[in-house]
Amino acid sequence: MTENAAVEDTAQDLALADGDRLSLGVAARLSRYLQVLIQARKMGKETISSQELAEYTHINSTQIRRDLSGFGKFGKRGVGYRVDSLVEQIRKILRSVGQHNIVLFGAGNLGQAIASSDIFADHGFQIVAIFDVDAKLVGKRFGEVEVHGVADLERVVEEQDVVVGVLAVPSSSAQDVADRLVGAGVKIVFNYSEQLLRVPPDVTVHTSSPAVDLLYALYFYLT
Amino acid sequence: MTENAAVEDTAQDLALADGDRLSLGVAARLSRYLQVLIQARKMGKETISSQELAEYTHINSTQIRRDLSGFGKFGKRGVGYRVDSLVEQIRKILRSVGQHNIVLFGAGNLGQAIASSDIFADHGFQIVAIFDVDAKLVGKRFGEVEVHGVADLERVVEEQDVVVGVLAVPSSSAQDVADRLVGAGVKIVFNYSEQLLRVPPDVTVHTSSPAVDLLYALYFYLT
DNA sequence: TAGATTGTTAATCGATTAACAATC
DNA sequence: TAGATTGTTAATCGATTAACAATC
Repeated sequence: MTENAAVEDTAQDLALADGDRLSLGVAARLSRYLQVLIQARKMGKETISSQELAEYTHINSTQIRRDLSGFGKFGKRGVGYRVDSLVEQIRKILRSVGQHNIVLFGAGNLGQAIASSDIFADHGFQIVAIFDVDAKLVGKRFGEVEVHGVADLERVVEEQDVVVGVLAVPSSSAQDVADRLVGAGVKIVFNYSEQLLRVPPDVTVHTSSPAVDLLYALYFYLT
Repeated sequence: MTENAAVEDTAQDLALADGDRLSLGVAARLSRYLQVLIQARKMGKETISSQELAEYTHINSTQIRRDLSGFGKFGKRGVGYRVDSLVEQIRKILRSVGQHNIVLFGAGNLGQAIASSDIFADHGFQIVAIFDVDAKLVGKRFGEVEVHGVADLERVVEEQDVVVGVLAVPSSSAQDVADRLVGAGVKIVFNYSEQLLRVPPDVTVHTSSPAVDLLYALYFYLT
């Protein structure tokens, strides 16, 4: 009995423990399931099978069932998973229940496209302000959000408890803007430029790289 | 001798064989090294160590040296890797030497931002045409590229040997445009909308998902 | 020479997959 | 009942890491 219990206490089970972080891989995969689930919910889908999730995420269906069953019995045999409740469960696991305030820097074409879209709002990220150095843009609204002058940055970040800053500026000014965001207290920088950014160790940079994703896809097409 | 040879013929070595595909993981990591290297080259950097690459990619430095040494001895002990030659080596491995023609669908804010940036050109992807359903936009130029009417799509894809289509359109029209691209012969669809796309099995969809990347980064910030 | 960094080994850990009983 | 799909096992494979000799 005791022996069995010990043997069965695998890494999978450890993911359940409150004090433990998910592994990088599990967290990344859960995030992708969530993306598909939220979109499926929008389309009015009520249940989804691990096989369907596999088609959209390119993750093996056994892997998906395994990931999910590590946290509870969310599915119904012969039926699949309820989209609604699975969204909630994964949100709980990823601690992304509720809203997170973010700021957007850069109100050019890219900034406007981001502000006008649902891509962040659908996942619980609310853009509380756009910043731009161009005084002509200050006061304008894109989507629901107003463009502020750079002088407001520190105040907004503090008052609205902003942890994430999104950079939609040219490569040439990306480092300066990142420094400013970090100075204001932002801990996660999402970089849409190509610039390699230097930040303190307690700050995370994520650089968007569509061309890299394409290279990768192309390799498997060519071979 | 024979025994040793067999034992040493590991998965790592197999990556070298001409006929064999890279594993998904290796191809993904090589693509990321390439992204950093190209940017480092732009900044005038001549050599780079595995440690520096690790800082920018969040990939363990031993893993990087291991990945690279599987294909040859590219580095110099005590010095690092020459940025120039490593770019060329990885391009050879990923078979991304030379140019690839791509088309962009959608000339709104996002499409304009993409067309005006270097993000694709820097990695050897040339945007040969932008398409839009809005007749008022046809004939305009963004970056170096002209906006075409949708009627030209099939001809351009065939004449310019286009394999990749980038979708910068609203979710509501994404599936229709994807169908049209696939019909014209495109094999890789890069989807900037949130729409889940259905495509034939020989076509690959890659959906950009900044919010998912943020969720993931935020999880590790919160824990 | 002294310091730095690669290339490689060896050990561990997590991911992947097929298969199938359980059960809706 | 019959069909579908989960939850789980067991086996394999690839990723990860520390450590260090080789060598620039």
